[in-house]
Amino acid sequence: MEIITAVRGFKDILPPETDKWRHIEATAHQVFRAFGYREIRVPLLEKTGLFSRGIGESTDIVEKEMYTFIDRGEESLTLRPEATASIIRAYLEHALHAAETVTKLYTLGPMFRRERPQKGRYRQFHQIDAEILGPDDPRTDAELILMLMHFLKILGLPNLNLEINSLGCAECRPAFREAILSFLHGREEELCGDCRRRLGTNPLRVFDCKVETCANIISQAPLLPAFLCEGCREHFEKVQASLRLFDLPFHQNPKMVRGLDYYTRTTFEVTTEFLGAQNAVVGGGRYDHLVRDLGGPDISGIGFAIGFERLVAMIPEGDGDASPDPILFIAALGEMALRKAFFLCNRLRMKGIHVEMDHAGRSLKSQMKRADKLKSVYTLILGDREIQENKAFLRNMLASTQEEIRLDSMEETIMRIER
RNA sequence: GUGGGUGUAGCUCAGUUGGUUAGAGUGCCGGGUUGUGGCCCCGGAGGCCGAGGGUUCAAAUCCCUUCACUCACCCCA
Repeated sequence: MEIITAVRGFKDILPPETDKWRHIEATAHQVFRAFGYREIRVPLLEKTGLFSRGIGESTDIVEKEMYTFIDRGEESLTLRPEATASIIRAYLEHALHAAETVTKLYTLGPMFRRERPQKGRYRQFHQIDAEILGPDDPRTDAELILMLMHFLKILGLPNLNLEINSLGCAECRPAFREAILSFLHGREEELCGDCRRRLGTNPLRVFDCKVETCANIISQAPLLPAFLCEGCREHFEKVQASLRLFDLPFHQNPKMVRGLDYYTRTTFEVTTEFLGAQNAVVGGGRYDHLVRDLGGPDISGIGFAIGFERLVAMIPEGDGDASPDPILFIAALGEMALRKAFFLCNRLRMKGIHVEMDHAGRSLKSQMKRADKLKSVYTLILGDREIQENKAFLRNMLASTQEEIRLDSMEETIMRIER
């Protein structure tokens, strides 16, 4: 019979990989809490409308990459492709905005997009997501970015680039959009097929094109900063000024546009050369009207999403939780010894000590081999013979020495050794 | 959705111009010591050569289909 395999694009995360995951999660909890964020856990499944309204009808995510299905022939539901929309939904549904003027939330967990899998990108992937809802002053932006970079630094990630930009607001962005359109007008023939399509959907994304001719053309185009209104320019300046207070290198990248419709003003991205084509580790930005667009008051927000798998891929091997090597392995010889060993082994475990044994009644040699393989610090050698005499041998596996110990005080001896 | 690459033992991979019972390393199990690990030596188990079809006296090898994995594109964290 054939085994049933995981769904395409869905991955098992096995040990010891899970140690890394726990390490990253623990670090996130610790760092984010210090910056005053509280954890929120939102459902993986939402009404489809939440995302089409939040992310934007014409984005690729909504158009072709969502895991959407009709629930019992009634309602269209979608596995969340990102967390921000859900967080804002919960923020509004529970009227958190009425309870406080600043809400700092984070969450971590799986997201779903129905794309062709490739390196660092699966259909179920994971993100760490943080949002600040309420204030729109530039120090908020700087604080969020600062926390993000601090988090990445603590994880020890190498060669990261922080790029920031301002996309302007409803006042100034349309003018820029028009400028780009008129700049490209008449040159459609020179652009690649994708870019011609982009002209109709999101002309700003021509900046992202990797085709050389497109890149050449767009390099002559006017840039966004020149079109920022006074308010946006000032905001952006202040964000940068706040960042400069810290030892935190960043690059202003006027060509960085983002894929989601809701971003306004500050946007940022953290990239690395380590990950092939999937070079972005984090993306984020300000969304001044998303809360309003989702039916709430006109409250602004800013947030980021970290690609968990990409983080994992960059963390050095062995940089995780302490390895689960046992303190003690009990090698038992004989039926009586096996029974005694089983009892001792589990009693010590209940006291929090990691003890292993083998129940199969193998030779001492093979049990020693197993103890060695498990990297057990000590091995207790316990045969029927020793039980008669109320003793056992405690072997130090590193020093290759062993001593005789009394069996009835064995638990105390082990407890003492363990410290 | 589009294009390229790869599918042989648990894992990493050999396998000549098609030619006997398909190999290595590693891992696993056992032995070399009446009850003592690592190093070393010996033995064993483990493969429908991704699946289906075709060509041929003969297919892991050639052809077609399909599936999976993988890299890239679109897009995105």
